[in-house]
Amino acid sequence: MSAPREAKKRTTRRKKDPNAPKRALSAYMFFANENRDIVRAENPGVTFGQVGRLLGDKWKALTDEEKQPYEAKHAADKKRYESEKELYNATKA
DNA sequence: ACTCTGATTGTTCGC
DNA sequence: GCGAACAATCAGAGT
Repeated sequence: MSAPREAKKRTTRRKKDPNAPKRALSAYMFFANENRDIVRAENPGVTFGQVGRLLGDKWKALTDEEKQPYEAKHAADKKRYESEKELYNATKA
């Protein structure tokens, strides 16, 4: 536990920081980017309800090796975020 | 010092 | 256009 996102109305949050250093995308984001093509291609007709859940299920189905390409993407994106962070504390200060 | 929560990221789909 | 499940995540804030 640590993040009980049960009824946490999380949707299009808002920025509270001065320059809002938006975080980096998650591995899931990259994964979804490629999966949306595959999953939907393999499951023609499945709506967000199905694909969405199926996607997450498959996501974990992958192993660290599978996630590697996605994690790598996230790592690259994270660096991008670092730039924001830098400018953030640089501007905010 | 340690912990936690909040904020954020992108997809799909329908209305 | 937005909201909502799906998952990750990271950093700052609070205790």
